[in-house]
Amino acid sequence: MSYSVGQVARIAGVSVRTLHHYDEIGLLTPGERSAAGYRRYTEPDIDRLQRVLFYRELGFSLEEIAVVLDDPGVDPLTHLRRQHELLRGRIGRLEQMAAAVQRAMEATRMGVSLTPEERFEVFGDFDPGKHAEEAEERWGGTDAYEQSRRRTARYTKDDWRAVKAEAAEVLEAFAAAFAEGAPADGDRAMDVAERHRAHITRWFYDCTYEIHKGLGELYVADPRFGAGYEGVAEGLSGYVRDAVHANAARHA
Amino acid sequence: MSYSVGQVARIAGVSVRTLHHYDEIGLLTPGERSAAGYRRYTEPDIDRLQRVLFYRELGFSLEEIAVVLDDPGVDPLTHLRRQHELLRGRIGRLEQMAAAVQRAMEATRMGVSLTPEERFEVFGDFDPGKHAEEAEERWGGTDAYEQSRRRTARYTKDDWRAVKAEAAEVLEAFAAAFAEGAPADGDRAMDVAERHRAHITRWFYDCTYEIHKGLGELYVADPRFGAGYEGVAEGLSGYVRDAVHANAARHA
DNA sequence: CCTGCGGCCTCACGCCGCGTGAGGGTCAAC
DNA sequence: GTTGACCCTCACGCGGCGTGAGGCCGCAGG
Repeated sequence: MSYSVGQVARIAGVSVRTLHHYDEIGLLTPGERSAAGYRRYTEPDIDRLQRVLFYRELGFSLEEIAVVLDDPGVDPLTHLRRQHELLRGRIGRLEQMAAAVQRAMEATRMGVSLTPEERFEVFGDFDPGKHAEEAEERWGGTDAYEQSRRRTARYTKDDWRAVKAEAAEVLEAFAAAFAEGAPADGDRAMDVAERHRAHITRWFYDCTYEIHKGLGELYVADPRFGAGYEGVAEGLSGYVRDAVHANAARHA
Repeated sequence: MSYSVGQVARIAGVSVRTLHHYDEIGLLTPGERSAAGYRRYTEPDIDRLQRVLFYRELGFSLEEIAVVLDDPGVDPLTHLRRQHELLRGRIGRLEQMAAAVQRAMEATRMGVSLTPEERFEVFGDFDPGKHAEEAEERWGGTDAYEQSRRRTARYTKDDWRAVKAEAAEVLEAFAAAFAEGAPADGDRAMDVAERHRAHITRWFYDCTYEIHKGLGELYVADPRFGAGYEGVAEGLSGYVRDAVHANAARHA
């Protein structure tokens, strides 16, 4: 009623070497050895192996596995429950990813290009769609601020330099389009507006078209915000607002 | 509009070293370098990185990833579709595992102990519950035979030795119980019958209680099958059949 | 202008989880 | 007693990075 390495390997679908390795590091030591020194695995060993492989499949390191398996107070049912939870977690994560991929497919089909951040949201923030939905549902004011604060807190000086450089690029592009008489609701101005939105989304918070329009209003209404534009050319803030609105309408 | 390693690392949630590594092996070479030799990642690079991480997450080796990404005829949408399929596959697998864990929980709660094979079925045969359901639904005759043939085809000589040794143990246990007058519907005989069933399940096919009862009948009806028992003791095959039936009733 | 500091660079060694021999013993079958 | 399938113990190697060491770039502040 005990099994040789080869048999266990075949049953469990692993290599003999793997079993040797687990023996070496003390993760799974066969209960017995034959007179000739052959490893003999007993039922409890098989049981343990199953658990080892399970946790391994879910990405645990062998050391971590040793810890959870040797943790006393190990009621088998507890293990099963834990495994079930872990699986549900992983499934949830993958479903998120699938949803994100689907959104990406739709976006591609519509010809919308994503910002880097949006692309990597596939991998989730552990705090999945829930937060995103909330942020969409609510009027995003304070939430955007919160998000911006969280993100920028971790920026380095180099990041800030990049932010400024990018912002300057956008500003210049607006100024150029304005100076050359490109219409605010033309493709050129709208493209710059889109770059502007991407810039904000990239570095600060998810800037929806709604929020973007709000910002546009702010530039003409509040001199503290509009100064950057008015300082470059008179009437530029109004031009930007119009371009932003046109761009939002284009993507609606 | 290009990013430094550190920025990309932070955006994508990987280490700088990882990006260096991908550059080293040619998996992701930044589109540009600054005058000072600094890596500068462009938008397409970011795009590629996203895909790299995606496939990595799903367990592909970096070399495999290079192959799928450099495969020409690479329409982005095709990638997304492929990713979606892969995700659905993984989700399916995990759901199977979750289901198996749940069954294991029920089994444990009922006090039934599983055979090694049953335990490792968590990891699936790629051909999930479908086959198992069919096998249950149909009258298992030919199906059991098919399963047995598939399994035994891969047995080694050592396995066969183990099979014989185990069968001999069971036979001896039956003979001993019989000789010592243990009743065929008593715990002792029924336990041996259960071991017999486990033996078959372990090495040949899923032996349900129904099938097991059928086998019991076979032992008394067909001398080719009963000979093994009758050769040890006259009337043993009948004893075995009764024990098997009693054991089946016990588990019903 | 120089100094500091954060970020970048290139080696280069190390760790984990095994794969893959090499060299040799064991044991049932013929 | 020979064959062949299986087992053993070293021991080296590989993939995918982590983790310094030692040094260059470049902006800010004094």
